[in-house]
Amino acid sequence: MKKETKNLALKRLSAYLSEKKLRATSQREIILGTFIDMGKHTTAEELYEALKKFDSSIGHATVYRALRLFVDAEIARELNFNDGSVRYESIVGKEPHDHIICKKCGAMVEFLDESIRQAQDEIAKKYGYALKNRSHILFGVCPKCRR
Amino acid sequence: MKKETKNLALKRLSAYLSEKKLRATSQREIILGTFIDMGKHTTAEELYEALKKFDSSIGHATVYRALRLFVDAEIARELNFNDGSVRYESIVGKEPHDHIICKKCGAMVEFLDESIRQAQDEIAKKYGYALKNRSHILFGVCPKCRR
DNA sequence: GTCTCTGCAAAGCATTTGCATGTAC
DNA sequence: GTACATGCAAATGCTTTGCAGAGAC
Repeated sequence: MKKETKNLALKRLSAYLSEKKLRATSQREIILGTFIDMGKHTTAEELYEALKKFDSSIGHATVYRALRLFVDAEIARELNFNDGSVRYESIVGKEPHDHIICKKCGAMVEFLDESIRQAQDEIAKKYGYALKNRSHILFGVCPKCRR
Repeated sequence: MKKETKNLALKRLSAYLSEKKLRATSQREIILGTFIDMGKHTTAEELYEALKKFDSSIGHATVYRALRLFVDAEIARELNFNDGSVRYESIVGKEPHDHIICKKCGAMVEFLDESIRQAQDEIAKKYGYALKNRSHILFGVCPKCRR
């Protein structure tokens, strides 16, 4: 299942690369594979560290450039949890969703609320905007930390 | 009306300062007054530049520290439009609201949707979180830029 | 007088950029 | 062979911090 996600992501990458006449490099494949393996909400720095473990030759800049590429290719999306660095999450084979995060311990829940999505669509329509991304993050204190 | 907002903000600041046994300094007053005057979605850097115009002695760090103070005092809130720096907005005498922003030109509309607020409350309740902040920003292409 | 606040400059991060070299096509 | 991609190191931009002196209470 993780394997399938990875294949799907790689397929999407190569489709995007050939569509845009960009080059398929081993780095891009390796970075994408590692990114998918890591699970979610990854920092460029965290991904760079993970990559170093089995291919120490991949540079800092390449990781940053690859992540931007993945966003353009609609393989990943940016998340900003206001913790100092941008995080990336794979959107391959995933339901759209939002996040609620504990301000104390960082515990996070993903949720999907259809009524919110619809309201967002209506708002965009009302103001004549073509909706591209939705950044919706709730901050609170989780049950454990409330005790 | 702007005057009243400013007075309200200053009052809230001094209440917070005495509650927390912190000191009322002229810098804090000046920074708050200028912040309110500037209107909304201000960067620390922008505020610093504005301040330099009539009091060149206020330092960088003081502006950053003051803005954090205003957030703690519930005079301002942080906004992250993913444009590289944190923005601050006064919440004194204002309805709660969210933003929809044009990815091309930056045009921005504020909106308030009660159904979204309620859905957020329900989600927080469902997962047992005590809701503290809501970060909800939509990105799209505005009517002008779509033409 | 004490303790906090300020201004300055330096430090700290995350991210981007310039450039020479490498490599996909 | 010709772009485009990469790695490196330097640069950039935002924000924080350490510290000595200034100011509030």
